[in-house]
Amino acid sequence: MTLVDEAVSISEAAEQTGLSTHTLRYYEREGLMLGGVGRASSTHRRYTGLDIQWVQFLTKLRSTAMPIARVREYVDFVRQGDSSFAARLALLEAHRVSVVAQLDEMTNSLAAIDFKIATYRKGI
Amino acid sequence: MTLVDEAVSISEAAEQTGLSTHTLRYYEREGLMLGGVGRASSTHRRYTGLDIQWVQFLTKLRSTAMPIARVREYVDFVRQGDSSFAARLALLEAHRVSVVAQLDEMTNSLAAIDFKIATYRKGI
DNA sequence: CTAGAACTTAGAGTGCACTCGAAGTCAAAC
DNA sequence: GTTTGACTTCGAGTGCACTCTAAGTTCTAG
Repeated sequence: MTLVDEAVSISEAAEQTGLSTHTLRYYEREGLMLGGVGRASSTHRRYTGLDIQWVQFLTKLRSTAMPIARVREYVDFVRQGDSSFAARLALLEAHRVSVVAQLDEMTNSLAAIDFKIATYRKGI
Repeated sequence: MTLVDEAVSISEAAEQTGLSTHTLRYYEREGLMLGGVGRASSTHRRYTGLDIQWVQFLTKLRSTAMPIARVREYVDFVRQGDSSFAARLALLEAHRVSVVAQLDEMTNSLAAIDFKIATYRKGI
């Protein structure tokens, strides 16, 4: 069993990433896959371990509210090769700032919700 | 200057809450205001301090991804009066669980982003 | 009293990220 | 070799939360 053989079908990729097959195809259509997903002796998609890893990282970007368009920018940088290291770093660092701000806002909101919960607990 | 006089126009309410006047009207239309916003000697809205406070809490619920429909449920409970304390508490506690999960996921994603940033920093 | 800004409503439009449907193709099991 | 279920593409549809438009009304400053 070679590494190539380990590439999996779209349904298995869906299972491994927690996304639907619809979403995986949508991401590919939107140009979010790094190198283009391979096809097995046919038209059917085969996701390699690297593809899966990328989708998992992409999911982390999405779960921190990076818009699809920004992800695509990042992907475009990756495709440009090593010359885009600085650009990729800058993009991720800018996003990091936004994530920290979101964490801050959410923590702040959680405190307000907890305060309200506490008042209800006292009131019962 | 009485408390009633301190009720403010929609544009001032927008400024104080960080929402647009459009959004404030939309929230009212969707039944998200606790008691119905008062009108000043006319058709024009007047937001009281309590209205503003509620909008600020509502904004915290929204910023933690509570859907509009869930906020409306909460509002309906408030309108039902004291008998709904337990229901409100349950709703907020359930939401709290989701907020903590979101914080957890986001923290997790931040770590992955930081790891990637670190690899870029090393690579330059 | 009047001009202009701010307000009103109802309904339509927008943007994002999926999500689904239809019609056809392919592959693994028997 | 045929059946059955997974796969393909492309385009349309959905859901959510705003966001805007249009046409008309009201407040406020001068």
